[in-house]
Amino acid sequence: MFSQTVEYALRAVVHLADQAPEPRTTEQIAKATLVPKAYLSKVLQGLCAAEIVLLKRGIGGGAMLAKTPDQLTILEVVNAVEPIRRIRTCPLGLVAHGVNLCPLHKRMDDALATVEAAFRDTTLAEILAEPTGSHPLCEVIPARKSLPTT
Amino acid sequence: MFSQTVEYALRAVVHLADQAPEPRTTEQIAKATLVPKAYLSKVLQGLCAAEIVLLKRGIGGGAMLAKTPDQLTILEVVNAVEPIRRIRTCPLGLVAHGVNLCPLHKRMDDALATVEAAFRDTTLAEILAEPTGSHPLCEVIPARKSLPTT
DNA sequence: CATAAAGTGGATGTCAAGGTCCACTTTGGC
DNA sequence: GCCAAAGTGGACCTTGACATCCACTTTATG
Repeated sequence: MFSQTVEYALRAVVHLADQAPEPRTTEQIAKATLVPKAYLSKVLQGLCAAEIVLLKRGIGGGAMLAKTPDQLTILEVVNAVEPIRRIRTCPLGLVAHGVNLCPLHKRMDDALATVEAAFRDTTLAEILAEPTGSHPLCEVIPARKSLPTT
Repeated sequence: MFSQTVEYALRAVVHLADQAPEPRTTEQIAKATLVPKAYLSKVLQGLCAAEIVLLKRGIGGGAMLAKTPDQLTILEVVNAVEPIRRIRTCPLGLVAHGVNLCPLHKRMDDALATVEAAFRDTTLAEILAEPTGSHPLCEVIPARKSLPTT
């Protein structure tokens, strides 16, 4: 339902939000999010083009969020990578009703709309703040205080 | 978001429901739903394997629904073709929390759950009954009464 | 029982998504 | 100004989704 690339992009962005405003190198993000480094690099380029993240070259460079976590929604990230394609006109191409979707496609689009809305309502900050037992990326929660930075 | 195959399967099933309980040949369905005939044939085989439709060979054969339209939900059709994959365990494969999803994946799964629920709540009969201006498959609504069975 | 109308199964083709590599460029620090 | 740490761009590979084709099987009917 959600592409692998979307999953990767979200992981990366969540990680960046978690570390904000410090920049993180592609390698660091890759390690933390378990995303293949070379591919992550491409994903980050996409996010950079969409002005979700900033990329800086050279020593001390890396990626960082272009906004603060409370100003960035998951929807923006998803749409930057692989936009949610709402059904706006009849997929059969029948011009008959213009924008009037038939009941089938209306329902499919409603489903998309719901997802879109849920994503638009969720900021990165909210994800970080979640009072859940699990830390954002399913990283093991620091068991006793601190543990070696594996 | 929804694969092309899911779209095709739904169109076919809606068409069959619309014509129920008469069988329709692959060719007839293909014409009505604008799905490539050869591919539709494969899709129908999948639906047949999932016992959504019955396929009958030979003269007078074709496809027909295995249930009545009010007993068949879109979810069943979708799941037969390309199951909605809920996120049940951490996509990073970190066993740390077992079934406890982190906030990010929890939200993604919530979105999937919403879609799943919406689809489970919609029967084919409901789609046909919809008091919308548009006929199920965006076919032009019979303008005056009856029109030639193209 | 021959025939034509159907679906079946499998080989094949095409393309985009996901993923990898590497030579190159940029940049901060000594 | 050199070097090492970073990202960049492009070539390339693999796989699965979508799609087509065709020889074959099943079956209703005259």
